[in-house]
Amino acid sequence: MSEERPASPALAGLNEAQRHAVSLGEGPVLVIAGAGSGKTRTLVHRVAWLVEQGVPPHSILLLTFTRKAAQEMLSRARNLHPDCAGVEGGTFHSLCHRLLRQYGRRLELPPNFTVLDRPDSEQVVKGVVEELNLKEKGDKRFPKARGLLEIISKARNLELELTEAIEQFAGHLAGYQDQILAAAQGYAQAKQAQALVDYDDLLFRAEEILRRHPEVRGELHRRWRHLLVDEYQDTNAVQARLVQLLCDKRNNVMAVGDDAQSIYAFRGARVQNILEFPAKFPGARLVKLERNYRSTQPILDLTNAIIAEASQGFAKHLYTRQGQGPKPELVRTRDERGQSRAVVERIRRQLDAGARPEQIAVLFRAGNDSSDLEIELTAEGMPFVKVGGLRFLEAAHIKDALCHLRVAANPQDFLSWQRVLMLLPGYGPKKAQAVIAHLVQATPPPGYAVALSALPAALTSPELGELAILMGQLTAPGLTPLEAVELVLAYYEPICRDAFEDHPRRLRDLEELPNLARAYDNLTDFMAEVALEPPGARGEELAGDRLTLTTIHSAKGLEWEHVFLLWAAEGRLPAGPSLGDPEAIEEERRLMYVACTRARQSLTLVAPREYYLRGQGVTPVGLSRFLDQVADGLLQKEAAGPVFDVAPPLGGLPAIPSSRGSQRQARPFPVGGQVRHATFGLGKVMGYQGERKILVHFGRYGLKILMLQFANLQAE
DNA sequence: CGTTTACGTAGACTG
DNA sequence: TACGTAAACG
Repeated sequence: MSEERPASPALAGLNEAQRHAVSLGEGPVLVIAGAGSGKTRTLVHRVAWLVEQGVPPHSILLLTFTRKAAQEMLSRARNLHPDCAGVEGGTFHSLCHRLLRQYGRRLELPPNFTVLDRPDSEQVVKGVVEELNLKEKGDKRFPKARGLLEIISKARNLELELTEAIEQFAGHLAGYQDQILAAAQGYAQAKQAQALVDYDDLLFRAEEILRRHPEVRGELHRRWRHLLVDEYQDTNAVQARLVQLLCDKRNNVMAVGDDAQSIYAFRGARVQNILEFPAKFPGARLVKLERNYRSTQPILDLTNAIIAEASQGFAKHLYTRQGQGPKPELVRTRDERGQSRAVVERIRRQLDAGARPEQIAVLFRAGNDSSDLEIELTAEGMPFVKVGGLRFLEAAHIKDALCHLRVAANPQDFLSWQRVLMLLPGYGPKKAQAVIAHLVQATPPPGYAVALSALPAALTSPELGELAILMGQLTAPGLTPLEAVELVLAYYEPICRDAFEDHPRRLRDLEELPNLARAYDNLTDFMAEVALEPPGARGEELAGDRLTLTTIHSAKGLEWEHVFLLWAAEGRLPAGPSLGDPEAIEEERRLMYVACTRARQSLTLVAPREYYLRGQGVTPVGLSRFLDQVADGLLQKEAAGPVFDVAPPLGGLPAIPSSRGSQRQARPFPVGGQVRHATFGLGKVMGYQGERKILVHFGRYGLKILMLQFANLQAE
C-alpha cells in the first residue's frame, strides 16, 4: 500500500477514497461501499476523526442494523481515540425506544410500556379474533394470527392502506377483508389499552413525536450534531424520515450502504432510500468505495458479473489486489442428499488441508434448506452452529420466565399475565381470563400482588398463592434486575422441570438470564433491551471450532475463508414465490450477490438437479438463473462424483452407502414398536433409512430421522 | 357441564 | 410449533 502516514490515527491506514470520506467537512455525505470495501472501517474512522476534530463525543449518534454492530464499531473507534467512548450508538429501534420512554407521555404512552416481539403480537391478534368473534366456527381457511399480522405489518411498513396490502400480497384473503380490517383495528386498540408497542410502533410513534413536537426536535438537534447511518440500503420509509427529522439545517448526516446488498424489501426496506439520498439531501457528496479487501479476483469476477445484470443502482466495479485463487466451483448433484454429501466431502477435505472450522460457512436461502445437511453433519461428527433459526428469546421456557418480569415491570401487560397464569396447574385460558378480569379492577402495584391474594375462592389455588408471593417480591422497591431474575428462576425452575421433557437443556438456557440481567440497573431497561435484540441463540459463544450454517440474511456483513451456498437452483434462489415479480427477482439477485461476496478464499455453489416438492413429488430443477446468465469461464463446473449420484430405490427410502461408522446391529428396533428418546420422549418406529438412520414418530415433535449411533434409543 | 389437558396431524422463507 | 379435536378432570 502506498498511502502516506498522516499524523492523525483516524486517517491512518486508509485508502484514498476511505480517507476522503472520513475527513469530509459538515453537510450530508453518501458513501456507497461495495462488499468488502472497508465500510465498517470507514465508519469507525469517521467517528474517531470527528472526535479528533473536537466534536463532543456525545453529540455523535451512530445508527446501525444490529446493536452488536454498533458496539463493535464504537469499541474499535475507542482504540483510535479514547474519547469515542462517549459516542452514542444503537439501532433505529433502540433509539426510538429511548425516545418513547423519554417523550412518550406526549402521546399518552406510559413510560413503562411493554415492547411486543413477533410471537407476543400474534397472541394479541389471536385474542382479538376470539374476542370479536371474527372467525366462524370450523372455518379452516380463516387466516391465522401470523398471517393477519403479516398483512397488518406489511401494510404499515410499506405505508399502504390495509385493503391495498390485502389486494397486493394476499389476494386469496380478499373474502376476509372486513374481518382483517376489524382485527387490525382491534389489535391497535388492544395495544393502546394495555400500553403495548410492537416493532413497527416504535418507529412510527417516535416519528409522531418528532413531527408533532418541535421542542423535542429542537432538543434532539442540540443533542446530536452528527448522525451516521450504517446499512442505509436496508432502511424503510419511516427510518428515512426519522433520519431527516433528526437532522437540523446543517444536515450533518453520513449514510453508508450498498444498494447492491439491499435484501430486506420484503419487510419494507426501500433501495430507493439510498438512490434518492442525493435528492433528499441537497448538496450531498457521494463517495464510492470500490476496492475490495476481502475476496480473491476470481470470486470478485463472478460477483461483479452477477450484479452487473441488476436493473438499477449506482454503477460500480469492485477490484482487488488480493490476487488469485481458485475459481468459484459449481457442483451439480443429483438431489439434496448428493448436495449434502458433496458439501460434507469438501469440508472434510478443507479441514484435512488445515482450514479451521470457524472459517467455513454454509449459506442458504431459507431456514429449512439445511435440514438434510444438518443430519449429514451430525452423522459425520462435524460440530456446527446454526444461525438464523429460532431466537433464544422466542423459546417457550425463556418467554415463560421473562413474562414474570414483564408483569412486574408493566402490570397492565395482560398478555404476559395470561401466560404467567396459564403455567399454573388447573389454569387454562378461561380461568386465566377470569383472574385477569379481577386484576383489571385492582389498582396498580403493589395492589396486584394483593389483588391476587384477594380473589374469589373458585379462582385461587396453592400455586397461585406462590405466584402472589413472587409478585409481591418482584414489586419491592429498589430490586435489581439480577435479583428479580433470581427470584423468578427460583419460582419457575420447578415448573419448567414439570412442563418439558427436555428440561436439562432448557434449564441451561435459563442459567443465562442472570448473566444478561447483571448488566442492567433497572428492570424496564432490561426487558426492553432483551425484547428489542434478543441475545444470540446459544452457540454464539460456543462458535469456536465449529462450522457455521446460516441463512444469507443472517450472513449479512460477515465473511469466511470458505463459503458454500446450498440450493443455487431455480425455485430456491430465486425462491419460488418471487418468480412472478421482477422486483422480487432483483432482490433475489442481490441475495445471491450477498451470499457470494461473503467468501474470502473459496466459494462453492451447489445445485441439485431435482428436489422434492410437497404434493408434486420429485421435480427436476434448473440452475439458478443468476449463475446461468454468467459467462462460462467464471465458474469451475464440476459434477459430483458417482458416489453422490446414487439413485434412490423407487418406492422405498434411499439406502445410503456408508463408508464409515461401525454398525453393531443392523435394525435393533422393530418397525411399529415403541422407543424412548431422552429429548423427544416416547415414539413409534416408522422405518429405517439405510443402515444408520431410524425414522421415529414422536407425538409432540413429529417425525424425526435419527442417527442410530447417537440417538441412544431405548426399547419400550 | 364447562374447562383443562393430552394427543394427533398439517404446515413452514428471509428478521 | 400450533391448532383442532377428543378424553379426562373437577
